[in-house]
Amino acid sequence: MPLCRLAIRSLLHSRSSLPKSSPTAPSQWPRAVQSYSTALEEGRRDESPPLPELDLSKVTAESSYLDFILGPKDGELPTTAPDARGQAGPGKEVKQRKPTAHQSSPRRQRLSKVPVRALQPEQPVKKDIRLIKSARTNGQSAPSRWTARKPTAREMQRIMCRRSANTNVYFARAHGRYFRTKHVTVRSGGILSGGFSSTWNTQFARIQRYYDRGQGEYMSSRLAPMLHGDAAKWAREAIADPEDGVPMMLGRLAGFTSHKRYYYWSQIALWLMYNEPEYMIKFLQETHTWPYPPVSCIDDSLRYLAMHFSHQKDAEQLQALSELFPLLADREKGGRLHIDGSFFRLLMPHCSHEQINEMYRAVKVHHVKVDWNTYLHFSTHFARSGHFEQALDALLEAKNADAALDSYAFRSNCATLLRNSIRQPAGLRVCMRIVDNLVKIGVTLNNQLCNIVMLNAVEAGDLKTAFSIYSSLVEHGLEADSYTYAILLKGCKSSIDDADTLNATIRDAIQHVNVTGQPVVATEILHCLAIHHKKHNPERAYEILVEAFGQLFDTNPLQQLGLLPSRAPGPESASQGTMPPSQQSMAIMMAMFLDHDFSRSRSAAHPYEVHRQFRALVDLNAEPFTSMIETDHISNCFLMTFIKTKKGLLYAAEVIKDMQREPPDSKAKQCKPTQQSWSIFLHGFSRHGLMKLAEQVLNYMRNKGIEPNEVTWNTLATGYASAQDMEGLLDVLRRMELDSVTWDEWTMNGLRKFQDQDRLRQEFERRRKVPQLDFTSDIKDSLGERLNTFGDDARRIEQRREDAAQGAADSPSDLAESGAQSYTPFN
DNA sequence: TCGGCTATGA
Repeated sequence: MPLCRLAIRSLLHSRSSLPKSSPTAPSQWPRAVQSYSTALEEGRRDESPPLPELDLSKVTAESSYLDFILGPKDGELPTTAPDARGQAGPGKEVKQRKPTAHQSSPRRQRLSKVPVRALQPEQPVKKDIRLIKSARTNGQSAPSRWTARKPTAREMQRIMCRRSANTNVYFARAHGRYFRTKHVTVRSGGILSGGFSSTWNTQFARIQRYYDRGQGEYMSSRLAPMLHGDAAKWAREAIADPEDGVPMMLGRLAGFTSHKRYYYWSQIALWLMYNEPEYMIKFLQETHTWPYPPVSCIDDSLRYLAMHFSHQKDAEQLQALSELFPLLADREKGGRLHIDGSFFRLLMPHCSHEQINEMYRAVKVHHVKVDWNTYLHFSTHFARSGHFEQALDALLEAKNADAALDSYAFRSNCATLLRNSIRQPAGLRVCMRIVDNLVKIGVTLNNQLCNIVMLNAVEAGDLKTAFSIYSSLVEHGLEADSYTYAILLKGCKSSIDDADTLNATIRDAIQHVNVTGQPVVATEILHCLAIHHKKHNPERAYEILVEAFGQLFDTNPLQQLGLLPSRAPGPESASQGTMPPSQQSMAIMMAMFLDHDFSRSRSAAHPYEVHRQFRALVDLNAEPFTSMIETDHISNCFLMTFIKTKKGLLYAAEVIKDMQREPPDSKAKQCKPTQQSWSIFLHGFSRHGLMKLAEQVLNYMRNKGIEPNEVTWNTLATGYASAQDMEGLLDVLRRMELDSVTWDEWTMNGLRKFQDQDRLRQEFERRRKVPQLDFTSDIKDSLGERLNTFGDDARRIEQRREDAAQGAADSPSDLAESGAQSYTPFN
């Protein structure tokens, strides 16, 4: 009984009882979405006025991002920068702040003296950054550094902060405007204040604004920081003098007391970031001495520089930044850096593995505060670059940093790690070891992770393992999904003779997933049937395939192409598939049809007619045909069919021609002939002994920027060998050597086609006596000499190429031989 | 984070 009948029968009986694949249930949503919706509900319960609605339509190029976020009614927010005149003399601020920090007066009094001030003297002092009281109040005097924590939702309402859409950034109201701050600072001891941070934050927000991506758009402008005149002057002076600039600046800074020094440090830093970011790296490096600049300023600066340089696509500076980071992270007792994930995410693509590794080491050694997501970024990098020990290490760090093991991000990382492990030598064993480690950490293997391990096993050719994972997956109550079956079916292809396994797998797939709604699984079934029956049942293979196809997919496209036998549909056609066929399944059917022996059946369309029809449908923008031209698959199928006969070479040339021109009004982009396409085309000429034309094809493909590969070369060599053209054969072998293509099994078999093996051997002997022919000698030494030795040959090759090229233009005799009158395959 | 179609031969 034909294999597909069995399978398809069971499909018919079980279809109604198939479990419907349920749409994504809310419980399966990523955690972030869940917490977001929880937050929304909390927000609703809150009595406080609702946040302004976000209306994308109101965003225009002119309107400021902040105004948009906050709504115009939220305050008389000027769209222009506040008057620089109004900016308070920052020096005064420091003076005012000082007593506040050290007073132990009651809280109320302290609050009133918070040194964030109105800028215009005529305006009443606003309560600019309202202070949050930390939950933890102890009586200790204020320590000298700031700590930060996120405010609660309620606190956020109170201080009128707004959280930006996608970053841990708050908007604090100050100076009558909203400004971006990295965090609302909560000082240890329960004292809260803007103080130093306020100045920094406000000014930093002005330069940072441009890179603040909310709603996926960059803000239209950034604002110059408003700085103390001296600071800007010094910075300018320092830059103007590359030799003594930095020592001069350092000397000036050193002359101040610590408060003032930090103040000027921050002013210079802001100026540099705005005007000379490249210089800022140097500045950070040079000022990294005890007592260190404030941690939060370093955090901000690093983040700003990373964003700036990545926006400028300045890889060099990004690398410099990555080398600066380990230095800055080492602060002894100067507080730990707190870096968010975006810093590393922006840097990593431009850094070498060593640089990334150094950053990772710095994070670990100097206890830089990072989110567990950051560890996952590192882990992903290590996994992709094949450093599995480190990848696992980073994964472990993430876990220690309280990563949720069942979160999407964590699992995704495990998946990357597992999937990439197969690219290692002995990949499957590496993969299994990683599985062991993950389980030890406490990760539970879910469906997806099992699928990946199965896929790895399949790719390693270990079907036994793949199937045993499958059965234990079922035993453990996990549900095999469409991926699982697609992977298993892919495995079946490597032992396609095993009809029992194939049959059982198809049956299982039909039973457990709705194959009529899963194009990939359906395509895999189709492909398995195609390979199996082509081998074991060649006469009826196409017929069987048509039947299977009809039960899975909509057969209209097949009819449009003229691929269906004209006989009336049988009684079984009651169970027609309705899925629009995928390009892959169409390609399978078309390849199968084209592979069919047509000499017997008169009713079937000629491959050339199918091709014509196909192109016509493409021109009509009919799917799935149109999107099929975006890859070379189907064109290559046609090519392979056409080159079988000498006459078909004309058709093949037509295919190549079609591939090189863009069809009119097509929605899809035509794929140009690839290395593979050209190789097939070349094979067409070489197999029919038309070596001159084959050489032409080689010329043409190279002119189009496609270089031959070992398949192309072997094809050419086999062609010359079959044509008993020793001269040509040796010539190809020499060109292969120049191209550093090594001989393989195909080359050897090709050479056997040359009948006069003795002569060939003699020729090899003769050439072997030339010492430079020795392949094993040091390439560096021999290459130049080899080129000299083959100078004559190289010249002959050139001559031959020219001949071939000329042949294209003015020797139609070869072309006439293939039946062409006006032979212009190339554009 | 996981899955589908194409090339050289006896």
